[in-house]
Amino acid sequence: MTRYNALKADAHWQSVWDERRTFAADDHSAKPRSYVLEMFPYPSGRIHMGHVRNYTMGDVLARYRRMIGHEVLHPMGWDAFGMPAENAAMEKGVHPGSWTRANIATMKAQLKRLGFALDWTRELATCEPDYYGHEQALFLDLFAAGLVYRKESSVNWDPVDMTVLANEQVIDGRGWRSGALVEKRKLSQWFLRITDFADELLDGLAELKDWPDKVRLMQENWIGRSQGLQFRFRLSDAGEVEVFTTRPDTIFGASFVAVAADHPIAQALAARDAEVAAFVARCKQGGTTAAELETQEKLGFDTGLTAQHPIDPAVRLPVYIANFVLMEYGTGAVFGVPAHDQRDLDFARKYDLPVRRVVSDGADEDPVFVGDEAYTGPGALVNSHFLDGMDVADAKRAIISRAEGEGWGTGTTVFRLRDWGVSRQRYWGTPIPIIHCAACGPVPVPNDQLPIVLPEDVSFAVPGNPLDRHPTWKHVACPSCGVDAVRETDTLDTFVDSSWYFIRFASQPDDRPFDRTVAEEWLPVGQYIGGVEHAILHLLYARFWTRALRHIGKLDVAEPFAGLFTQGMVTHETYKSDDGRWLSPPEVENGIETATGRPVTVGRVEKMSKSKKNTVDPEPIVDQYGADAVRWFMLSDSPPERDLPWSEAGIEGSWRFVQRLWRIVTADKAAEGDDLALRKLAHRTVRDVAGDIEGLQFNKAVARLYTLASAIEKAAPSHDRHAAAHTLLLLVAPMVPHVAEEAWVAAGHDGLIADAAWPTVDPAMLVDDEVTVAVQVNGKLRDTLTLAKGTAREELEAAALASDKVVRALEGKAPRKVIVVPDRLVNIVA
RNA sequence: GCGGACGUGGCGGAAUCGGUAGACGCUGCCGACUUAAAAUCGGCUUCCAUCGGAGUACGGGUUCGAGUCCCGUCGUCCGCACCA
Repeated sequence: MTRYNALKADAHWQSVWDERRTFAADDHSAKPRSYVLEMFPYPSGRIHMGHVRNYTMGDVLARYRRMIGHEVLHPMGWDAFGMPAENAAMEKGVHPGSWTRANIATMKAQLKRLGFALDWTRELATCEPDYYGHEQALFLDLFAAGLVYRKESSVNWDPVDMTVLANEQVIDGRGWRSGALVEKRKLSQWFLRITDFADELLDGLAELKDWPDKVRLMQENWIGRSQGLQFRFRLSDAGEVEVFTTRPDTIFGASFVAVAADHPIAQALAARDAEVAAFVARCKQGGTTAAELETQEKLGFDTGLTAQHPIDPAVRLPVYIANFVLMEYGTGAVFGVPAHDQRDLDFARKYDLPVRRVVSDGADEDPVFVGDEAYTGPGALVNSHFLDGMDVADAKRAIISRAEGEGWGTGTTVFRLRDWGVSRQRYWGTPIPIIHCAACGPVPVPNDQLPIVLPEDVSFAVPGNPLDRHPTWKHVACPSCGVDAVRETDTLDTFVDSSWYFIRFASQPDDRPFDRTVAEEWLPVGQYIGGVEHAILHLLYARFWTRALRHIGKLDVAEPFAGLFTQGMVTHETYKSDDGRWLSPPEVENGIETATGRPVTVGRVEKMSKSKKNTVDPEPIVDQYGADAVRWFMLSDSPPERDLPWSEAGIEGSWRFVQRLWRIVTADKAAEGDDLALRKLAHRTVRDVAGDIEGLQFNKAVARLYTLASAIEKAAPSHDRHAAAHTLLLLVAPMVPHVAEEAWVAAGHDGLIADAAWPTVDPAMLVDDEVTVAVQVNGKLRDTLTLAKGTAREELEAAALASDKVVRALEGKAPRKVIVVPDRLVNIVA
């Protein structure tokens, strides 16, 4: 028996699949369609284990779907714009484009070595003009439809690097690279009107049945719809202040009005009064981290202004500037009802404001509210004029209709979701196709001038945006009036690139972003697989972009991803030397640091990360064990949504199984005779593994395949054994495709196993004629009986009572009651 | 603080409907083959123990029967966060 040579077989079959274009999807196929997609990678340099796990899962599903006769679209590409390329440019002096393209070449070769069934004919990279040019066209379509606008917005500005920083690049208020104190700067930036779609994005979640509940909930909270009343208070200085509340029913319990420190009213007062200015400045101090906010004291500053109650003009509420009111949410101003809101109560107690009960818990109707715990539960309105006696919901409706009738307020829905700011003051991104003209304002670049290509001759040696500094690139004539004008030098957020790549995969004509008819044949993506870290932003933006395209009549698809699966991470033990250095796995052997011979502290199993040195590079592992062993390991043991702990022993176990498969299938010979039990097991396994793969429960499929493999090994030669070995080979083919192809040939088959059909199940083989029945006495298992399936209740009961073990357990007591579940169990209660 | 998920052997985990807990894999141990080793094959591997008993984080409950359902407690992880 020859040992299976994985490396040789890997290379051979990969080139065969390539040459035959086995996995290229046919747009004109009459077969049922399956669009299987994993989140495309950022070309950071090398493939990591997380990629391997992600793409292996999608690959098994894609290959399985092909075997059951689907036309499968399973493409791959590169999310190739982004800051790491610019960082590399600054650190190593390489051009971001060269760096990115070299990484793509490396990673593509690495992916190929894993034998993924990908349609490489549709490969795309977002950093190439033949992708981002079409993105510019789509951006202009949205612009024409009024879904793009420009407004002032503040950014984190690094005054040394002269660059805008993302929030995660600001560490303790300083730029991560320069260490300079970061300033807030107002810049005019482009926004997409995602908030116009807030309602449909929220309501659409309900239809996404094949999404994890967790992700739907996260998006729901992120969109954050609140319904309430927006209304105006008249101020004592003749001005007005507009507030939003979700509890308009409690309006008669109001005892103060509070505005944010950057609210226009506060700003106006601060401009005149140094004391106010000092307070406003104080509000802006302090961090915005969770812990800081939680412990931060509620501070208020009494402006001396008063607000007139909209219904009872005799009531005048003091107006405070308060540090807990956010300008970004609602109207930047609130009214405080201390009896029924905890934060308002804390504030009222601190500044000695009245606390008036307006909702009764049923026990207490006294207008004077005592205690330090606000009542937020249900009840009847009290001390509230015409609202008295109503429940909370009725009172809300009554007050909103009165406000609308009298013209001082309106029922409103407020969202937490903000419009999507897409401007980035960066080089390595999609240029925003707009020209700024002094006379005409912002003018879209005419479609026939697209793509607006990034200039290649840029330098990162000097700080600032290279596009802005470039001597000629931005200077152009206004397309509208012809006078000298300048290009927009901001580029698009890379989340825009990933908001439509799945559409471009489905259809990629040269002259437009996609062909509507072809794209609609494939979309939506049937199964999308990726990390949970994209649960909100990427998935929400892609949903928005798709709906926006539908809105402007470009594509009739509401939701881009019908099914979503978020896979767990690949983890590894961590190791520390006795002097506290992190050690990488190869530096450690049997708990000893090989270099020093000293013992090592084994830490917790954690996500693979460079900082903790617990990463395992897939490439040498593939070199050593072959692609199939790595793929098999990725599917084994851990449920795919949970973390997978990488282990040396585990990969060796997988390698052994690949070898064992090879032996089982190649040593198997045609023979005579039946083995009904094995035949039944094989059919059951076909059915169950199919279900497991469809449900992405690969760990269960793996366990079943081990069981079938062991049963075949133990069985005596027979016709059924021969058939079972053949079945086993087909079942493992989506998971370990290289050894499967090799064994397919060795068994004398023509063609590729990749093109073979999934085995059919004979329903007759799924029924058992014998069953094992559990026999319990008082709920405790005492015996098991093997009986014909469908044995009558009376017979079951009699057989159970006749069991020696039951008789012993009864200790002479008479059964009081006997529960019989046919074909399952008998429970004797004594 | 709010919201959510989870808690099963030495480890990863299985048990789809309330019906035989621990499938399958890893580790470990014993044995076969071998001059020897590797590879491979066979057996054992929840705990305590003599019969037998206990056991799915802990404490209660419902039920003939609970890993699974309900209530409470503890713990771990994730998301959001002064949201009006």
